[in-house]
Amino acid sequence: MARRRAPGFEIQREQILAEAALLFAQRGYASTSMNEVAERCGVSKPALYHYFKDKNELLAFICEEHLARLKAVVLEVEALGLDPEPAIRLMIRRFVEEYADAQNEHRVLTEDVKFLASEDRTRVLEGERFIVRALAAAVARMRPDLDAAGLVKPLTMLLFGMINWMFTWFKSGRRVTHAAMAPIVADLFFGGLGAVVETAPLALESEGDKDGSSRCGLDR
Amino acid sequence: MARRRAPGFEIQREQILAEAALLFAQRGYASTSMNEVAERCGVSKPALYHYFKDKNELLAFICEEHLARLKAVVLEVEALGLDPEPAIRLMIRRFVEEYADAQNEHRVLTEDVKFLASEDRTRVLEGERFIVRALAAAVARMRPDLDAAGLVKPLTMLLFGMINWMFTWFKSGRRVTHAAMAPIVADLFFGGLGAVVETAPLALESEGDKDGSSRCGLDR
DNA sequence: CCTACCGATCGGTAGG
DNA sequence: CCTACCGATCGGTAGG
Repeated sequence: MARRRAPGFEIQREQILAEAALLFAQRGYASTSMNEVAERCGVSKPALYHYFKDKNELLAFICEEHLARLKAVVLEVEALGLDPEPAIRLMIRRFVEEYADAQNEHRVLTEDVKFLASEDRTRVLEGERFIVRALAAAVARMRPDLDAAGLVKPLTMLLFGMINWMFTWFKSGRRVTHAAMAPIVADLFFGGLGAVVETAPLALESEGDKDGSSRCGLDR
Repeated sequence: MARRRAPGFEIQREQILAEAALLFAQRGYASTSMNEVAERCGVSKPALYHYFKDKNELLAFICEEHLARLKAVVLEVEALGLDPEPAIRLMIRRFVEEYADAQNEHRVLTEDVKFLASEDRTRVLEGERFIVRALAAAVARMRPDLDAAGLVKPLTMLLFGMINWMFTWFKSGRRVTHAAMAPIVADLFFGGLGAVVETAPLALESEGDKDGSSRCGLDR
């Protein structure tokens, strides 16, 4: 019969994941050693291997738990049944809040995915695509004309560029800071959508595909 | 008297840098071995160390040559003496073209700067700040009201987010593809600027600093 | 003495 | 859960 897990097992796991995310974000996954992770967590290396079977599992948990929170945001906002623009504004705000609370995890997700074992990497990239599809669908509902022009996916990715890139330059600071950026991003995006539609179809006239699938992939 | 260098020396250096940039972009700097770089270039490892004194120098050259081209773009556009909006539009277009021609180098610059020796890293980050300052100055000239509200630097960084993030999702394809994205980014940015000014000062009213220096750093 | 390399191996350290 | 290790591979350099 399997023995019960110690009550602090899950808590210890989460603490280790947080410390590992910090180290991976600072030094990169490949150049962080399991010795460093163990030392930072105040546990022996064999103890570390008690909580996670190998270095890849550490990386996979960091990425997947962060991604699970982002997916939950999408599902919660969709459940409210808002119109497209307020729904997208709320998602932007919730994403920025989530990133602010998990800056290390976010950096690991964006920079270290390439080090994941291929099955884990596939699952993580599919999770990212789920989130992008949700945003893109809301943009398409709001502006069917842009959808018809094949511009929704590229524009959605530009929106992700703004918010994903924020945490490479934002000084880690007070929460109000991050909160203030969300409406600015949203205003820039919605204000800019009106200007895009006039010139873009001209620029793309030589392209044959309407859905833009040959122009951009939503994965890497 | 120093002997002349073999005529192919510089050509060989550039070929090695291009191959190293590809490997670093694909696998990350830390997990690419000098053996792999040498093998990919078809030279022995001692020969590789003949062209570059160590692994860090390889990384430093990749980053600094790419950055030098971006700085050259800034200086060339500034020399034209255009009005702010056409100047920024042209810079966006030239940046996108430059990124399209140097996708590996661009990815190395954005993801592997943390592995540079500290003196090299300092110089590279100063080069990045030069480019950001040039863009931000043009935005400020165009919209002094946004400058007074302390929003120019954050907005400039959102613009960089759009174009820097493009090459994490864009499928490597035909040149026309990248060229078509530049005016879309510019339209989204300029179209959005008008919408930002109305609501942002409200969102930031509790902040005390006018220049936004406590809110965002333009380095990492 | 120099350069432009080669085959072989150095001292240390990685993940496990 | 510890000390003590392993197979392998790391960045860099020896002699010729």
